[in-house]
Amino acid sequence: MRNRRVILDAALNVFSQHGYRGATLDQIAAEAGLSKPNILYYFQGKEQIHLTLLSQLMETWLDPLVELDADGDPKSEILDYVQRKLDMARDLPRESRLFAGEILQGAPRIGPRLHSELKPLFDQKCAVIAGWAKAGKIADINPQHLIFSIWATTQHYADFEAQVSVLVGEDPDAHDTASQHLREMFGRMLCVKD
Amino acid sequence: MRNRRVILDAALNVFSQHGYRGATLDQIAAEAGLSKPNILYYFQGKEQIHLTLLSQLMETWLDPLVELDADGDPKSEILDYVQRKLDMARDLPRESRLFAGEILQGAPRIGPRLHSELKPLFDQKCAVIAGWAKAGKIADINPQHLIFSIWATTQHYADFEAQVSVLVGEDPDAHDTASQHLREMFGRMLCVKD
DNA sequence: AAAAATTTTTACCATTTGGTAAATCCACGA
DNA sequence: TCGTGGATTTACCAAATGGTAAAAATTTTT
Repeated sequence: MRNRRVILDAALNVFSQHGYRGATLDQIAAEAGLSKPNILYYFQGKEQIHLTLLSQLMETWLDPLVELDADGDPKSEILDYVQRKLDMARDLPRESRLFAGEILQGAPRIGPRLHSELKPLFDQKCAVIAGWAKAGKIADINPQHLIFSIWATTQHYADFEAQVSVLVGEDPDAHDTASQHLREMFGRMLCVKD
Repeated sequence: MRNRRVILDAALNVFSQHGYRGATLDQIAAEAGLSKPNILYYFQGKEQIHLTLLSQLMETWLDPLVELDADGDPKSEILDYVQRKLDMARDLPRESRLFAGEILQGAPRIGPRLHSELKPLFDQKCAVIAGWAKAGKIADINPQHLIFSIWATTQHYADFEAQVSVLVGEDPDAHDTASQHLREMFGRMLCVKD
């Protein structure tokens, strides 16, 4: 069904902008160009739409981290991961904000999936990074907090866009500037000293 | 009036947890132990309560950056700023989330104050940092994005606490670990090479 | 103690919102 | 052409929600 996708796209607009409770079915319906009951023909209810979006998002969201390859060159693997996350913040800002809003409110709907999907992947990749550190291929940093820092800095550009745009204006190559900055920062972070 | 503070504290709980639209006056009233009309005796409406919170928060929020001293030692000034922001995320997580929620939704209510209060301060401190960089006292980094990175990484621990706690568990000295990590990261970032 | 001012409660109200029932429309095969 | 099944709309509804009017209670002032 094509209308399902239309509805999900409209819902993504509305949910990412107003949050779960702030979004109304009427808004979503208007955005989708459909009537409210027609939307409820395709989805059981508001919560199911939201949950569907979050579920689909989960895969996309984890993908860049999945690609982090234990057998690749440590430093460029991490820097490439940073780049992928930053690109994603640029290309999928609505998704980023939807996710941020959910976590901000205590992950009431996606909490279980953080345990079942995110955590195992996170632990696995932390182990990979810890291995690199132990082998002396990168600096001896805390893998968990390194990943947090990558998430925080990259998603910041999508989630806090309203603030960023006030402070730096509408720079056409803001993305490249940010990319360069993060490359520099995490590059230095990973360099083995001495 | 003492009740004003009670109401604002209750509202901070509710708004930070559910967002503006997700919060109801009934919830705030229950949390404050007052009746709904009684709350509307002290505040003109829901929006005014929210706006009052954001206004008061603005000062607190900008304070750590105000303290960044152009005449101090560059590196320790910045590292101390990171520490102050991180401490604030620990001590005032509700405020951090309230602010994050507002920005996430496009700063519909605090937007003007970002221009009038945050931007001038931001520009001023960017100039200070740029001066340090030009004088060779710290590495030649982009001040704007440095500050963004500091905000993002420190506030991450408050705003995404639901995710962090899933991934690292309930570590009693998680704060110190995070502090150490950020010190390391930004310390390396600022080191003048060669 | 009486009057005045402030605070709190009771009883509402209009609107919004998520959701439903049932009628209607529309393609398409028999 | 008629029927059939999916898609869409019309007309609702009950609950929740932000807010108000006015009375009652309480405190303060005279």
